[in-house]
Amino acid sequence: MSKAEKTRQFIIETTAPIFNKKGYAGTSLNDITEATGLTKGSIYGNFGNKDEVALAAFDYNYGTLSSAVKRKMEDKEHPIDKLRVFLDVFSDLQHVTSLQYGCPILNTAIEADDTHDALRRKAANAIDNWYKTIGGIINAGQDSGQIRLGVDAKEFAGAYIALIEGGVMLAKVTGKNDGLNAAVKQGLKMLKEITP
Amino acid sequence: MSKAEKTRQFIIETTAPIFNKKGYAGTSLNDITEATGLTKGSIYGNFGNKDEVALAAFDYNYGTLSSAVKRKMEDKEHPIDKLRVFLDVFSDLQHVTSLQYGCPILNTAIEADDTHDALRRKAANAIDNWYKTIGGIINAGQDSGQIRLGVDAKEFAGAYIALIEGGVMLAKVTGKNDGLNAAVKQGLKMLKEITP
DNA sequence: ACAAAATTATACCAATCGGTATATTTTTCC
DNA sequence: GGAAAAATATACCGATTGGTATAATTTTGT
Repeated sequence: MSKAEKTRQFIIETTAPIFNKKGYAGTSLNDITEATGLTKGSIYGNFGNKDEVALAAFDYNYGTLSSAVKRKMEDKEHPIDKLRVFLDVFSDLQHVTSLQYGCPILNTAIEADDTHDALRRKAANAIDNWYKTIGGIINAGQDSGQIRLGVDAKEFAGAYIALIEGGVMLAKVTGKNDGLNAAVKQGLKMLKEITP
Repeated sequence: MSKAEKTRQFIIETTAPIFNKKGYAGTSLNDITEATGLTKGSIYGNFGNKDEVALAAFDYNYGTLSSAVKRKMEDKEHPIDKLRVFLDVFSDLQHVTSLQYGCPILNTAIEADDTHDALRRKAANAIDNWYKTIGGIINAGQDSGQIRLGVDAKEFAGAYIALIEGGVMLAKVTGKNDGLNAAVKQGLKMLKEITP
């Protein structure tokens, strides 16, 4: 990795939590130079503009989150256990670094949906991947007889994701975990209902 | 209503959708003067600062939404039907004016949770009212024997709200209603489960 | 080690930010 | 109708915004 690539990576890693906390519009170039200790010249030597930094920061935040999920899933054999990993990770908000300032998918989706199409598409893509992961697990589980055949994977995924992200919102805005816990409990119930 | 009060109300009503669309940080004084056709002097004659406009705009957005819910609820007799109103209103996102740019509670919660405490508190308060409304309906339903006694009102409310708000996020970021519909369908299932 | 290339820092740009003092106009109330 | 009060417009403020041209420095490959 060249020096420039290291610097680029350093900028992404140090600004990623800032973008997740303050949002795209709320994060200034000054926030970026201050956090990195670099100057504007250096930032713009590695990125074309603020958008590029924000886009890369989202990719980093999302990447960190999805690898945390993936890692925890590797241990699991049973598809229900794999699906439960999402509940485990998100119910532990405060202790997952990439969820420190809320879920980057949720935060980006809400800020960008009507204002920043490039960011919106990235968030939509993350959601799409989430759908596919859940869909894959359910289909495999149905083949192995570990998940009921009547289950509509896409429908399950939509409700499951909505429940989790809504729960994150409740936890962040109230500062308490009651709402998120209730959502997680309902998620567990959903898992029970798809077992044969 | 004096002229000034009318102007104040006019400013709130015309900027409310802008704040809901662009967020607090994303809405500038110029956006406000441009939309209203008024000058800065006039804006600052009616509000102390940008914060006050944003706070009033949130109140207006939330007020509009909650009275739409309230109005649709008045027709209903059965507590389950009352609870279903939330699903009805939110599944009709595109045709509810106050949900045109997403749910103001969700949008404000996500933007403000780590950055703007006054706005965050307003969103948290809206959530609290939502909890109370659901709780009231459930308790009354339990008294009249129309809702199962075993149901934990707070727990139900948390999951129900999370499901709905998560569904809104899915609809807004993907531009399609599949995810929201799946969430609504799961909400209907939740309603069935609390009937005796 | 050294020249070429790439990276980083300095210094600047116009535009916009939120906000204000003051002048002008419009309401309000007698 | 006319004076007092209130609301609105004009013109400005310093600070900050994202961005850039250029100079100084550091990496890189030979």
